[in-house]
Amino acid sequence: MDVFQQAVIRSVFMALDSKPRVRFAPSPTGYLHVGGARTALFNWLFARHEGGTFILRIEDTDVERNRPELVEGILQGLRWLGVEWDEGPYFQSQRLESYRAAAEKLLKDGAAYPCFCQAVQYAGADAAPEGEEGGKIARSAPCPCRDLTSTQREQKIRDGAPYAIRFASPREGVTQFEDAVFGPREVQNAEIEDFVILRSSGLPTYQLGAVVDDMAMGITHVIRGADHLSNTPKQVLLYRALDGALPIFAHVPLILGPDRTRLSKRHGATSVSLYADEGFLPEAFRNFLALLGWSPGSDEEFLLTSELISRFALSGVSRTNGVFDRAKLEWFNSQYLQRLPVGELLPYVKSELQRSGLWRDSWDSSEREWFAHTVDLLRPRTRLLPDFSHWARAFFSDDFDYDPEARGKFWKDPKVPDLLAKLADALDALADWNHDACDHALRALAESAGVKAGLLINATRVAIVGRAVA
RNA sequence: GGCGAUAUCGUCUAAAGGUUAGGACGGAGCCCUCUCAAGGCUCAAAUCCGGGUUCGAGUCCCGGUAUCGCUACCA
Repeated sequence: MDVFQQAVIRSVFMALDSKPRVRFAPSPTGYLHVGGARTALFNWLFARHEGGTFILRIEDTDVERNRPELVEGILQGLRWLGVEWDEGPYFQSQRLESYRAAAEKLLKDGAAYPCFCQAVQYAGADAAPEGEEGGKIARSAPCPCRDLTSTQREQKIRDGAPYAIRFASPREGVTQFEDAVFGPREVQNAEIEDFVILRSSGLPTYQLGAVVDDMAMGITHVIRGADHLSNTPKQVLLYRALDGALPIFAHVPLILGPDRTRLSKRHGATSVSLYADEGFLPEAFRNFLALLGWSPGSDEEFLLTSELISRFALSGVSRTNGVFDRAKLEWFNSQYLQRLPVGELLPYVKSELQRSGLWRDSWDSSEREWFAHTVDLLRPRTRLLPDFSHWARAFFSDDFDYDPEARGKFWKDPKVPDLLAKLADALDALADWNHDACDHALRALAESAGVKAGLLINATRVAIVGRAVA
């Protein structure tokens, strides 16, 4: 029994277990971008909702573009997002023999053939060839190798000619499948070209690698970006040729930039890690991402992870591409900054203050309560984590001569250092830590110094500060 | 060029053929307030266009348009 046959048996065995098995399969050609993160999130939410298994697989079969060092960044991005995998990561580069075995089987069955043509360089999406009469020529001619006799093939192989393996798509008939999001699909087989499944280097292409692995790993639901919708008929053909049971496909719409083109580097921040660095909370990012292309069917939008899990269903996934709206993401973040139990927020504030060098260990021990109260007081006015070390800096630092941008008349007022120094004491003395009580304390303090109290809270809002100094 | 998909406020979306087409972000305004936020209230803002089917269409069908995707020995 070869590796491929083992895989088939394994997939049949796994299909007996009714729990869904899903996977996220990024390729390490870049960082984890928001589109990939959303796909991963949907897979994860689905798995958690169904009590299934979420598998991580690294599709690293493109030696040219592959950057192994990027894998760790992708894993970190997923961890930050809170999307933890149950199996893997598996690496396709370590499973090469099973793809080769599958290709051999297809070759033997006559479902595939060796192609001795020169590999054509991808010319770009707009490379419409020009015909003599205004460009009406088919873009690529069918590969002639399909019609070679077996003696001709053997001869070429004996001569040492390099070859790729192409799938021999049926020339007639239709291929059908059901998509959980887009509904029933049907394409003419004549539209499906003889695509390469194994490169002349012996490495598999995406189509083969994905199908062989999804079969071997017992994947029951293939949830991925809608850019793969058009490729799915090819994969259905492969499943059939390999005697594999078809999974349920679910294609999720793409995420676009503000100009409605596919989100890419030129749209600025597309890497998940950038949002982590900017000071977004993972919970907020998750909530935002979940609602981009999925709706619970009701008006609720503030959904904690546990609610997302219990309400997630493929039937709520949209078919329309969506624009990534940063303003709404920021709104979600400010909501989570305010509504999260303060205890859950403190670790994030701590690491933010550590990052900016303001952290003091006593806030974790003897002054723990003071720290919690101060954060609680400050948080309605924050939008991003770094706000705690910028405009709220006066609450955590004795050094008032900081951020040059933040300097205004207020900071040049000789009364200020003394005032701020008294602030912690005043807040400390409060019996009741509600917002009103803090306001009262601030006002009393400010009045005695002849300064408007709002200034203290608005530490770095220069314009207001400037006009309001008594 | 070929094939396919999609189409509701600027954006994310709701409305299992029957609602004054709802909510949220963003925008405008008011309230609260010694500031800035948060919070509360109000306003502006959409069914791509054209034909059908139906008593009745955002919803079903057909055409057009636009957008996106695939059309690589990328994934």
